[in-house]
Amino acid sequence: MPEITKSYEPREVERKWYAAWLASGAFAGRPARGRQGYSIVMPPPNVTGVLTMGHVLNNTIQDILVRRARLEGYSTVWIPGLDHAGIATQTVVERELRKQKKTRHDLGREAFLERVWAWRKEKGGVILEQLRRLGASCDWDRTQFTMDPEYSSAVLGVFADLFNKGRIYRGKRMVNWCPASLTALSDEEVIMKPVNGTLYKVRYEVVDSPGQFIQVATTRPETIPGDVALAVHPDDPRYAGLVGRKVWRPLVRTEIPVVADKAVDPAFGSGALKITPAHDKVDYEVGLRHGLPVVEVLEADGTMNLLAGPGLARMERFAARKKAAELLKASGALVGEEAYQNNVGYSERADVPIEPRLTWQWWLRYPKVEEAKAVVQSGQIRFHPERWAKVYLHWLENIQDWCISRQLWWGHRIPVWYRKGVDRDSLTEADLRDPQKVHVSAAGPSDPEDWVQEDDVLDTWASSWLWPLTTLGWPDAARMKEAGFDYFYPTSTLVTGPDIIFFWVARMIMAGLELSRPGEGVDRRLPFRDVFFTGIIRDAQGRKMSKSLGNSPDPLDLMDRYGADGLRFGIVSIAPQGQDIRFQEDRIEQGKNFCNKLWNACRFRQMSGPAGDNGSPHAIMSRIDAAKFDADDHAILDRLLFATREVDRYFAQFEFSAAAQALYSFFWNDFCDWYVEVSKAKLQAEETKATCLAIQDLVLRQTLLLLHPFIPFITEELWSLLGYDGGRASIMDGTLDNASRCATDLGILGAKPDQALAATVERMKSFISQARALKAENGQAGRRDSGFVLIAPDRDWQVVESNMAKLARMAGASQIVRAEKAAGPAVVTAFGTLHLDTSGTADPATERARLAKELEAISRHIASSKARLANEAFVSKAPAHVLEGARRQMAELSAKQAELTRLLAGLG
RNA sequence: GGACCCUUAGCUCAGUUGGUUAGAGCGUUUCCUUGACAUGGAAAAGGUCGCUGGUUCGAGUCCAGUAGGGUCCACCA
Repeated sequence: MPEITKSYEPREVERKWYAAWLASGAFAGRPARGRQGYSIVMPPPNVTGVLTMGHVLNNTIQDILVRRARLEGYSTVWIPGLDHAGIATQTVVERELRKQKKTRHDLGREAFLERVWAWRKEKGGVILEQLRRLGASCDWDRTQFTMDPEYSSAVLGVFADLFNKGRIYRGKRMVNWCPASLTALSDEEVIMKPVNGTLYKVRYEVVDSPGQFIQVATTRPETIPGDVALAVHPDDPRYAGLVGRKVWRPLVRTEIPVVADKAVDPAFGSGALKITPAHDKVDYEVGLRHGLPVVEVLEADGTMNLLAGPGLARMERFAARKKAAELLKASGALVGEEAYQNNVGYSERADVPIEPRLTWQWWLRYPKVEEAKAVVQSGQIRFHPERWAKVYLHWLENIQDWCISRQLWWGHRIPVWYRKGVDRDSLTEADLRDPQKVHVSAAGPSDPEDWVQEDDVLDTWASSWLWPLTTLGWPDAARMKEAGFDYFYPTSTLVTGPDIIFFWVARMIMAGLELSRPGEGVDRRLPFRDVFFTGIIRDAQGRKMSKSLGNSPDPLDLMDRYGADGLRFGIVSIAPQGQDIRFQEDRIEQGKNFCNKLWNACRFRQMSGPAGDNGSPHAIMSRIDAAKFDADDHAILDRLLFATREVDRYFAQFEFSAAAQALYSFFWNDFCDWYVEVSKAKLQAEETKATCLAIQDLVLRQTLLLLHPFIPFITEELWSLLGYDGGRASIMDGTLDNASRCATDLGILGAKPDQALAATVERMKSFISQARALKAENGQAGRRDSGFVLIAPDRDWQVVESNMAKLARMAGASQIVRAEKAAGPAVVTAFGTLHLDTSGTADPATERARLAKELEAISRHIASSKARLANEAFVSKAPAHVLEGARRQMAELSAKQAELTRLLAGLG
């Protein structure tokens, strides 16, 4: 067996094992008869993406779930992939083109798409390579891309299916238009931002009553040339006589009517509203109700057109706003302006204000909305933390049809063909469903020369909503069989961020319910059973991490410096369920330090004695002689079972950081700080050595299994170095038993931890702690040969005596002797009064102060204890165990108080 | 306007159905290179749990209110 080095060097270990895992096919997900399946689909990162801390957290958690399930005996699969990310990717390639002073139109659709594919091949998807570095145990052979031929065919097939079901239609409506990307966006892709602007007060002169004006307020004076009316509330007495009359539009001067509409809030401003149906959603609806014309004054790219009048035409919209204000001022129509903050919708991707714009688009009436609500309400799909269910349900309650078409080239081109010569914009709903005029299918028409295909592509989310289905081969029967659809669907757990509940989670649920297994029970059609929402990672100041702020650390750099395991352990341990995470690099360092601690504890084991048969837990147990157990042996096994049970529970509750911390504290405090230290004395004695080593092996073996999901590389390396593989290749072939199974196994061996004996270890720990403190206060902290005198009753002395070697070593004492009385600095311990031999060097004043301080604390505690016990209500109402505990504590405190008083008196 | 979250040690955070003296990591102070580990060990200082009231024998924990910070949804020009 190779010797374990002094410090852990992750780099080579990580590289070696990841290659070995890939070579052995350890991550391959295969249906296995007689075993339960466990499946996760990775939220596909954008093909343009690079690894961020968010990805690290998200994918580490998925890996933890999959690796744990694997150790628990499930047949697991974790399916990775990439999202083609329509706008994001197209933007990247267009930016490259712009450097060559070209636009996509210079290339044409086909050449441009070739260009995008070339980019994808050359630079896309680096993130998947980066995830390998992190240790992600994905089944890479199953990697999917949303533009793969099979995937595309599924997407188009679903479009045709939903079209045939009447759920998809084409309609001219107000949409969120992005003047930078030149496409429609869904409501979810619009971010409302408060913007400091100006509220302009403009007066419109009444045509038949010169000198009389109606004043309106607007933030967008450049749209005045598109005004087709003014509107007032029908019950507003101020304007009662004006409804039906005409006013002069102050820019591109013409007569427009005054209409009455309940959409107007009479309490806001002057109570009159300008109506610009082409450029405002509410105005459009008012226009429809009153049969008003639509006058577009803005082009798709956000510039003014000729209808805006000679003063504004061809200007960019924000410049036009200023110009319009100047023109109004010059004509006297502008009667005031004030600073004003209002909320403006911004394009999520391009970060420019969107324009409401009337265009033809494809829409989806969401399927299975009610069922999607029901499965979450009933708990058939469980959200963790649960509160996100409320957000989800609220969105579904108010759901609007989904605009699924995008005026882009990169994406799934909508599988609709119009018969040549047919004017698509004059098609009625009935025409749309007439196969003579419109063809809809994934394969396309058999006589393509007679048809013209729709130009638009689908919203990216209209492909990724099929992810859990299509990654498992759906809808192709042969591919489903190969991918194990029957076995792995529904998938087990989805791990994602709450920011895409609407974009992705809700839509996947609806898609799964509608498409997966029509006619079967709900629980067969769900895409997943649990959804775990991670927090958002913020910087130390609490800001979101973003490229533009440059406040996001590079995960690859962190892995270089702390190891992938250190990064994984660190990030998980600071990510409590449901809260945003404030990133602090020292926590990653802590992860690295923990790995080093684990490494060195195993090194100590290796140096302490030859390896016995470590091939299986039973082999290790057969080396244990339970008859030779002392309290520490009982205690460490008891703590091991406790930690195992805690981790079991935390996993059931999706509390990964709590699980990591439980393991951290068990391993560092219970095992390293105590058991390893007491082992040093036990290993000196031949009769206890073999059992002690076997217990170490048992604990380390189980600890490695428990930790493997969090820190896979180092646990694999140590598993191999210490020979726990029993001739098998990998820790992944090991079995992680749950706590009750472990307890049973120990019981069979006659090594069931004795709780009472384990409890004496707690007393020994505090005894040692007090002894060390006593030394530190008397300037002996560094000494290994202090002398102690203990005044103890027989029962307690027996405990000390039978653990003497360990206790003396731990206390740094040459000896602890028993006496009837003693002098010198002292402390009242659970085993009696312990005096430190200072050979008269101690300062009585310091000693007196210390004892007095302790006595005061004890007395305060006694007072509150006493008050409680004197309270009749407490005595009669508190449960028995609480009462019992309080009384026992009172007795202990009183004894200690008496002893402290005695010691103080002895000092004079 | 509606919904949700947070406020506990200098910092970042745990604290599970209410129950003995509220914890961790980092930071700080003092000490220690003893044969697993200085990426380490030992000891110590440090908190009226945002505030006010209520329920209870008992509240960091439950309820009501309030202040501050944050997120999402909907938006009136």
